[in-house]
Amino acid sequence: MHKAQVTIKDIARELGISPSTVSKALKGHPDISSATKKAVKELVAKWNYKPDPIALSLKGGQSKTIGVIVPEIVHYFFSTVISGIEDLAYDSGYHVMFCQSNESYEREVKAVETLLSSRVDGILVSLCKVTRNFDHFRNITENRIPLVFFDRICDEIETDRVIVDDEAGAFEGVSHLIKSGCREIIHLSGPLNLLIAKNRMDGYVRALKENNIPVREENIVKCDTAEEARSVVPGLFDKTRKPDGIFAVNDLTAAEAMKIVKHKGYKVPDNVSIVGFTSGMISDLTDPSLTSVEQHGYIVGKEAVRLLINRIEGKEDLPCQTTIIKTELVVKGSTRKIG
Amino acid sequence: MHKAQVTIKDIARELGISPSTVSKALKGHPDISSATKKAVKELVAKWNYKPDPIALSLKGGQSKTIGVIVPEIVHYFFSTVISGIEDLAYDSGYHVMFCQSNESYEREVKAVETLLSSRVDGILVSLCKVTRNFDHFRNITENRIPLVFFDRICDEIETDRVIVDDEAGAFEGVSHLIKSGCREIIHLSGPLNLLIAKNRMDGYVRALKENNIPVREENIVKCDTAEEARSVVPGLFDKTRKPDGIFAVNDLTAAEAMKIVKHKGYKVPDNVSIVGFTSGMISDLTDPSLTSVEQHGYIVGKEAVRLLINRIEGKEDLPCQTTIIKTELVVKGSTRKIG
DNA sequence: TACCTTACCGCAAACGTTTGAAATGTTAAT
DNA sequence: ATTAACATTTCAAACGTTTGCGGTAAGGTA
Repeated sequence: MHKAQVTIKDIARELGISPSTVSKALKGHPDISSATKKAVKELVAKWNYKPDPIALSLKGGQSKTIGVIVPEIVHYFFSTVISGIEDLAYDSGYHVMFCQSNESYEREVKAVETLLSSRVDGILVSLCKVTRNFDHFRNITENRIPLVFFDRICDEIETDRVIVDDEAGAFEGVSHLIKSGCREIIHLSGPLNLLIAKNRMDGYVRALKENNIPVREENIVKCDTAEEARSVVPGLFDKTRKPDGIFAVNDLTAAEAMKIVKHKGYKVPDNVSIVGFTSGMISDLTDPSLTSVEQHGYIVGKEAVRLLINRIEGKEDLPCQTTIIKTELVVKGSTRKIG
Repeated sequence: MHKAQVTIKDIARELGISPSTVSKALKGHPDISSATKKAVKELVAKWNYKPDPIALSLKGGQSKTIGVIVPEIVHYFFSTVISGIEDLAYDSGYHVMFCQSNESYEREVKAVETLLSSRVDGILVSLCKVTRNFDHFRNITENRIPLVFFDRICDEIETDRVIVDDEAGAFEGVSHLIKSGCREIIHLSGPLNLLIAKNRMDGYVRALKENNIPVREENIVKCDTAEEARSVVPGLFDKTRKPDGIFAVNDLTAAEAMKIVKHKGYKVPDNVSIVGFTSGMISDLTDPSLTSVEQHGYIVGKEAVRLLINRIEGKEDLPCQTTIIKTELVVKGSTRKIG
């Protein structure tokens, strides 16, 4: 093997035929005699010829690559989504190119540029927390590149979307707290410019209302990281009204809150019950293990890819659609048994 | 914008010049008059022309893409490595294509095929646990594609490598346990066909020996997942000889072991001290937080990319080199204070 | 006038592949 | 013998870009 890659020309030269004959033979074109086809296929197998995807792309105008922008790969939810994306994309003959925005608006913009200049056939995005201007995404749609948002979606741009049923999931989680006896439930919330954060809060509020529990402003606290929990949670237990339940916008925050609560001397779940959101690896690490709302990230990823590829290969212009993935409450040790 | 992408031809047609002139103008070729250069650059800016990377690749024979194969993205260590890979790769003008082997040999082989047929310029690999045949990697080097192993390396193939100083890290972790008073230390080990597992065990053994503590066969147990911990760890405390320390091959196993130990009624760190390996997010979630050996995954990723790109762009054929990243013991709450 | 510079620009080939059209060769029907 | 019909193969253009070389016009020199 002195040469990097075998090309169709090498095959042609060896067989004393033209490159186009080789190409057609490989495609089973009816013009080509079966003798020639056989000879070509044998040599192709022997020399392990593989068509150059770059030349294919140049010709076909498609890169067979999809771009993905996620906030941070280290988060369990996003890594499961990525697994789903990967699996279906590769099975469908597409490659995947990842970019992390690292929760930074500038990096998100740069990621869009990178992906666009890579000529990806479509883009999958989950917004970063601080994004409030969406021009970089309009840039994508103006270039007629299909775009699908998942989880942290943008409702200012008309695209396909895949979301988790955050409102229902939150409702179910908080309802479970209520059924188990909690009456003073704290909600550790995300930034409300993110729809997922708003929807989870809405589910929290609805669960309280449907159970005739007053919704108190001071029980809804912006707190969606472990660091924030360390500065915010201790204060919540210094008032006269003692919380007996916590519903956190994600597992990491819930886990940190649990540690703080325990160190304050409360028993989990007996004095304070806790429900998180995501139900990943983290929920088994806490002690007790964390009751949490499973988001089915793998399915989210697969569905997002399915929509995107449909759009990429779609002949007709369907109206944009939004797929809602059902959540599932996974009850573990951080909430009391319901008698 | 009726057209998907502006090409150099569009620019040329609009300006009434030839495509080659446009190309040269953009490259600052001395043949081109400054007036033409100016006109071209203005229109390029106005129309937001970006050269097509696919055409560039066809011409230049390079895809400016590197492939990465990791066992599982969900593991904190690997996601930090990927962050490092991404950051440096993009800064160096390379794209990144990920494949997960999911700890499956077949998927690892398939990932290599995928990457090779994508004509990546180089490949970064961390082996999956069960791989014992390395022919698919030989395939890479035979095609003259640079290959760099990181963390879970393969010593049967001559390549650049980036490893963590597992032996020294383990030595330091176990020494810390000993200094804090532990004498009966369990090692929860990985599969010994992985060098990292063997090296960590070697560090454990050396620490015991240098402190004149007998090394007992029965104290070294294959156990590197949470599931395995649940079936293995309880048995370790049913003997007459009670362990007072645990050194686990990774944080996940350490965290699960901690839960089990606590539920058996032991205090951590007072009765049993625990040291993990990786020191990621997990180490802050356990209660108490987990003393662990930091692996600096981000640096591992950057270094691996640096070596790979050097090799891709390298004029001369340097001998293969192995970079060793120093570990760092991060002392938290699962071990007793020393002194 | 004849020749040479200089400055600028376009042509064409190349990268690997596909594909409709054209060319070649063969056979059979007129 | 001419031609139609067919089978098989090759040609050439195209995708977007780069680049060595050739070309042209303007001006300068002898």
